[in-house]
Amino acid sequence: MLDERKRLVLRAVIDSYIETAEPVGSRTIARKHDLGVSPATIRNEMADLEETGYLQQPHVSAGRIPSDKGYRFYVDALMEPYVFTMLERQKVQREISGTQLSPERSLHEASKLLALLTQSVSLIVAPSTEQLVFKHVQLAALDDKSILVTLVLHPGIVKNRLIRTKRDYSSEQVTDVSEAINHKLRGVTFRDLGPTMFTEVIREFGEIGRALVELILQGLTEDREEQVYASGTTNILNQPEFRDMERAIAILEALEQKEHLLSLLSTTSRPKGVQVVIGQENLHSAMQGCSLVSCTYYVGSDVVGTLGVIGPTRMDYAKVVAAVDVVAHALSSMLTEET
Amino acid sequence: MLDERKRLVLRAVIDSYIETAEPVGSRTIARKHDLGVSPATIRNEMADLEETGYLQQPHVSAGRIPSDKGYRFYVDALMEPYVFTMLERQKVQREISGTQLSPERSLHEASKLLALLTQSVSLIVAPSTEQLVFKHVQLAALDDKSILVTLVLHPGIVKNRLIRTKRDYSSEQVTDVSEAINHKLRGVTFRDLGPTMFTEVIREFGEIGRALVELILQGLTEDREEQVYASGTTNILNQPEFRDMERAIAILEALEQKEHLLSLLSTTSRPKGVQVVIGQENLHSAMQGCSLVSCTYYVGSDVVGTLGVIGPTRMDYAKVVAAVDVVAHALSSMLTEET
DNA sequence: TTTAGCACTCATCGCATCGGAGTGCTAACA
DNA sequence: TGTTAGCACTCCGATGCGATGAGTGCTAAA
Repeated sequence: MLDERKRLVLRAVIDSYIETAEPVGSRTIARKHDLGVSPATIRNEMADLEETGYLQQPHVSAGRIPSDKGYRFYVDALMEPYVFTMLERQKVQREISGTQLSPERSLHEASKLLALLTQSVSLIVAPSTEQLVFKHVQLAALDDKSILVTLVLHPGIVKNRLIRTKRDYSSEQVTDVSEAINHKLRGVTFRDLGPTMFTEVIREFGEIGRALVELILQGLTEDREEQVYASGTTNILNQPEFRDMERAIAILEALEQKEHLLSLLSTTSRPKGVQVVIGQENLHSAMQGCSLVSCTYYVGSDVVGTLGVIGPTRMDYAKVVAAVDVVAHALSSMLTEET
Repeated sequence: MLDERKRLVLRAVIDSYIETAEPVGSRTIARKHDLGVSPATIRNEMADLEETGYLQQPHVSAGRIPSDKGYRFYVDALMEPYVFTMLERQKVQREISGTQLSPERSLHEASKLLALLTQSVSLIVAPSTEQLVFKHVQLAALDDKSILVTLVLHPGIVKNRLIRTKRDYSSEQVTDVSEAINHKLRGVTFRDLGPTMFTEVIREFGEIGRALVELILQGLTEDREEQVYASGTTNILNQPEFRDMERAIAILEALEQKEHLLSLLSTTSRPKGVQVVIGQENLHSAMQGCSLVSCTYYVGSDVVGTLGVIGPTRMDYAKVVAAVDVVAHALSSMLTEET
């Protein structure tokens, strides 16, 4: 592996590059970080680091910039973790839990806050309906043509679907069945929903029961698009790497493809804790030169969604990782407390 | 006013500038639009047009570009209206009315479609709750702490609010009052809602009635932010006038301020038909060099919202005006049919 | 092993040059 | 009187070039 001094040099290079976005030379490092050796020595080390693939050179007479491999090592082993003060944490918590916001609004706020903290693009995937626990299920016949399905899911998320149907059952029937279904479903998640419920309801209410249960299922299938909140997309334009219009357009367009983002974030959602995907490692082609820092969030002890930050590979990983972590925690505890 | 030939020249200049985004010279016009006169004559006319303020010159040896006044005249009197074919209209109608979409989804689709048609930023202000007719009002007690308020408004728009309250009335009471209120409100708009209803409900149900009515009113006060749909924001970056990063950032940030957009669009909503606001005439400072084309849309014969397009002053007004008109009509008829 | 010195490489900047597009003016023309 | 050809003039933008300077790799000495 890398000896101590190489690590110091690598860290210095990356720290400096993250800060300035300029290729960094041996002289700069010798001056700023006091390693007690001369620029020439550092040059040698940097040449080695380049050979082993941690650094690279835009052109022969420029300084070095980190490679993806360099960033990887930096994130995994080198960087100095950023810690938010207790005060800042509390502030985040307060902003998100805010004054009686609906969970959806809270997600939105969280997303905006994360964008603000990181000066990057933040993404939040809303809790997937499938993983949430039913709190209340209700069908109501509005008139001869339409039935309103209302689902209230555990942390206070409300879903509706207004369904058109030539109704051939009475308003009272609908209410009754609704009541029964509500009792069956309360406290269950969609995923855990075995065929038992179906058969029970059908046994009790016959064809109507079946029809209405199917309406509820319809109410659950939701359009993927609305599940991603993105904030701070313009922040990315302030990054020097996107001064070039072509790239800026490419990435902004990629960010509008919410399905892409969704798949990006949901495939990442397996492991615990904050995850970092760097550069080419995984991302969409338009996201050349970007990294993704993501983390899952919870209701109780169940993973229900993912949030993350997208920025240039040259992002302040320490700070972004910390911010993602803090916001994920705040969001989780907000959703969890919200009984 | 302007004589015939001046009009022709002005139109030629603006048409050409809209197409190419380059200052246009006398030679170009003489060549492209066959006016039967020499460049020199056109030069004279253009000099006159500049003097009267319809054209301007970026610098002395460049061609002319239209001034705001020029655009104004062009829009009001000069441009050749663009007409969509019946087929295109029907396509728009189909896309919007689509397969059983909720009205909110339809608005979203409409917005995306408008952005696509105009290659600009499109905005849609969602129907303001106040103007819509109640179709169904419902309160439901979920548990000891929360009451769910559900409003269904005329074209099938559903609003919810989950309200936390230490409840001191029974589930049945809530349902009863809810039922009564529903009867009172059905077919009424929020605006027409006199104090009569209050007093009646209170007379009948006393304090509980009052409390619940107030919950409904709470359910109506909605956060402004979510009322604007914007689409195609990145389109604007393809316009040559926004090749400059500073301006691009400025306008994108302005477009993220949804409240601003809202005020922009709602103040415009008075007159009938398509409205065009050009350049400096009205817009936000970051919108220097932009125009807004907007139009109201309807449910039945009631104005319920506004939609519009923002683009550079050098936009294809004919096409944009036509597109806004078509989409507004399609949207209106979709919302109206949706009984 | 470290470091000072040095030759070498390139990107960047400023500057001058030049071509071309377009104008306004004048004078001739219908 | 209105139109047009001709022409001098302006000024943007592209091109080329040399100077500058940051940074390197290599070599030789400590």
